[in-house]
Amino acid sequence: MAESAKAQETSVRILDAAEILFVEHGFDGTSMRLITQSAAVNIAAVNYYFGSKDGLYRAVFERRTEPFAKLTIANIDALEREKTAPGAEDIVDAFIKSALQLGSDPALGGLTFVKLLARAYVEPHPILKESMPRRYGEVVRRYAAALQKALPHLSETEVHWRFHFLTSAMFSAFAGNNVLRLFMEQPKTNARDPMQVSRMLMPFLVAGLTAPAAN
Amino acid sequence: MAESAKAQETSVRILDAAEILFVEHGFDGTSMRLITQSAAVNIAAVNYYFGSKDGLYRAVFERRTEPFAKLTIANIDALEREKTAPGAEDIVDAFIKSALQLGSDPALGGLTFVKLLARAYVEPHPILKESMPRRYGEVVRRYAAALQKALPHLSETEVHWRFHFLTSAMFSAFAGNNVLRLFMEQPKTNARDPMQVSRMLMPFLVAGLTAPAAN
DNA sequence: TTCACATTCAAACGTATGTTTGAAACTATA
DNA sequence: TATAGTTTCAAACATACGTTTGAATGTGAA
Repeated sequence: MAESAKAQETSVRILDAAEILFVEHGFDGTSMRLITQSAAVNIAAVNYYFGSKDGLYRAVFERRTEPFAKLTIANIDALEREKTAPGAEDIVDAFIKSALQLGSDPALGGLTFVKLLARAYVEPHPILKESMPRRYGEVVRRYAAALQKALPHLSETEVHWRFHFLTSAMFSAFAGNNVLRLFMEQPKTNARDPMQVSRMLMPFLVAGLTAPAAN
Repeated sequence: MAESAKAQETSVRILDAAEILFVEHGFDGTSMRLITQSAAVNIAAVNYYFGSKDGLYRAVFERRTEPFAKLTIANIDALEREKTAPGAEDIVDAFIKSALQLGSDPALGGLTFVKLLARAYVEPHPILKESMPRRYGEVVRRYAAALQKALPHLSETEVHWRFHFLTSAMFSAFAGNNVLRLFMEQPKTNARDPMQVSRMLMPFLVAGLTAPAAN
């Protein structure tokens, strides 16, 4: 057992560097040498602390996963404590607020982790297929259940679909993976301020959720 | 000049195999050997026909880009020919119809190309940064302009944001990159039928677009 | 059939990858 | 200061990567 300050510093530097590089270049596009150079540590340090590149990937997520889950659950808890029958707007607000808190707090991972999550949707790694649902399953269930109560005119299936749309739009917007940037030279939506993003998001998502059922 | 049937067959087999593999494993995660084995061609064939792996990536997109752009433009043209003042619902319908046509027509790339586009949002390759906006800029401008007319109560910026949300949700849904799948063991939204997806999408997107302005 | 060209192929190219090694340097306890 | 355990380091490991080569094969026109 060491846990010396210096040892922690090394493994944390690796995690910080890897988190950023995985966002920028993806898992396969990020080499061990790039990570260790960026973190200013010897290349063997990754295997020493995390066993393998896969192990590092897992560790990068595990560091952020629990705090973010706790945050979102705390927000829905607080909402349901304050209001007996929260509406769709309240629930969206609690959900967006969670992402906003995460994005603005570097201690939780900040925007980097939001982007990493957004990338993980599309670029799945076997390592995440089991660990993420285990921890975030509860989060989804809680918000989906609250939405179902607030939107009794919708079937369970339709509520899940709308929650899916909501999550896609929200993470994509916060992560700055501007879909339009791929299609336009100078998109008008390049504001990076998360508060501005959430201000634009709210009316869109609330209206979308509360819309009449399909058909 | 050869353009023999066999030569075409080889380069097309490579394109078909690469398109699928790039969706599954991304650009960096897909090796030349995997592509050529999957296409049942010699490994040197990729460099012979496309110059390099980058050249192949470009070719995979170039084959699909133009037909899809033509399709979406044709749909907005038809709409504006039929209706003098199309509403948000009409415009969303035309946009979704384009993705639906693309997704259901293997000759246009089918769902595979939809997924490839969805992946390209998050995993940008320098090669796409210039070619995509050049061809899709017009598409975005046309739909954004039509939406602006239909939603005069919204600022230009807000229209662009909402179009961005719309596009994120739509592509994510069609591509089947189920965000909730990363978070739940058995999401209730695993229907893969694009028609069913668009039925769920429509009311959500139309309501979101027509919502009152922020603040 | 001949010939010029297009296409295929097995093999090798140099480089980059993730990982391992074993010794050196450091740290904390006695 | 001596010693045991932790951490760092340069170097090398085997393997995989994208690419190139040069000969073999196939193809269509003269």
